[in-house]
Amino acid sequence: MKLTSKGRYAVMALVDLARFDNINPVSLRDISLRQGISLDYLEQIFSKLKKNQIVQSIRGTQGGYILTKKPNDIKLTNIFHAVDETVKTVQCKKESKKGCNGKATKCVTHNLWDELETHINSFFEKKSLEDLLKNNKDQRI
Amino acid sequence: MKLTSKGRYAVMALVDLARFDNINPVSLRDISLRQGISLDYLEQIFSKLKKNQIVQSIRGTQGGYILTKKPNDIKLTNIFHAVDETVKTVQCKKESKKGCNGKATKCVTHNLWDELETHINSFFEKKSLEDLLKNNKDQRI
DNA sequence: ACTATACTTGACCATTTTAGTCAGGTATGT
DNA sequence: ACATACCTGACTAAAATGGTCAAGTATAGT
Repeated sequence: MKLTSKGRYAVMALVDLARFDNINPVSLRDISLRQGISLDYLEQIFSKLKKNQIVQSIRGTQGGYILTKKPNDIKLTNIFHAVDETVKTVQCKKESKKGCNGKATKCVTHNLWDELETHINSFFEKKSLEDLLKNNKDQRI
Repeated sequence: MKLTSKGRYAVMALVDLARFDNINPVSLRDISLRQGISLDYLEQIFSKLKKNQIVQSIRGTQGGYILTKKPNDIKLTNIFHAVDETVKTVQCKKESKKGCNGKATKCVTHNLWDELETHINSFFEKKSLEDLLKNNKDQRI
């Protein structure tokens, strides 16, 4: 199962972006400085966010990134999915197509991880960038 | 975040154990053969399960392991906890005690992982070995 | 046209974790 | 005594993580 700092950085960066993109696009350099995340690493992350139509890029001086949707329409599940933070667990060996570990039948945990994935996604589908913004409105980021 | 095959193996092995410990203790060798899990690896896993009072060991010929509780009283959260499959996510850098990444205030994701952990645990606290046994009663393991 | 800014891409790498293996032990029933 | 089976710790190949580094391309402002 993967849920690491790449996903955390993506969320932090997008919240930062959502707070500052009122007028102008926000550069990764600014986000890097404010959030304390390596610029080179941010570029990797935003490349994926762009491919998944979560952000849009504007090149050149005064360029940067802007959100493609309203913060309320960007759920955390979209963000995690974009940066490959899949809540996908270690699968059974798929040597035979119907069984696990070379057995004829499914193992007892075969469906368990699927249920878990559904359960976790239901958590992240409810949470949007907007929610995180509200929670931190009084705080300085 | 960690949730890997160690936890999956532990669950598979314990379900196997629960099915066969009616009269005699079950040897790891049998579990290893039935479930297709390395014996050496199983020994590591059961060492932890024993430390956490989930199983009891009986040495010598005809020895093996038995459950310390009824399958219905062994929740998956207990099992995962025993084998260090903590649903613990990547923490913020704790350089300063109150802030994240050296900032003065908490980052926006600071409480998010805690909420997630609670959410996942609620899933595993409901599931017991008994539940898994029922779901697979008709199947051959 | 030049230049600084900022996005874009791909290769590379040190460290840590994972998923085991290996080599010895110790206890006990027959 | 001896086979079985638990017990323990050291070791390791491969993968994932969390980045860095280098070399671009596009654009706004002067």
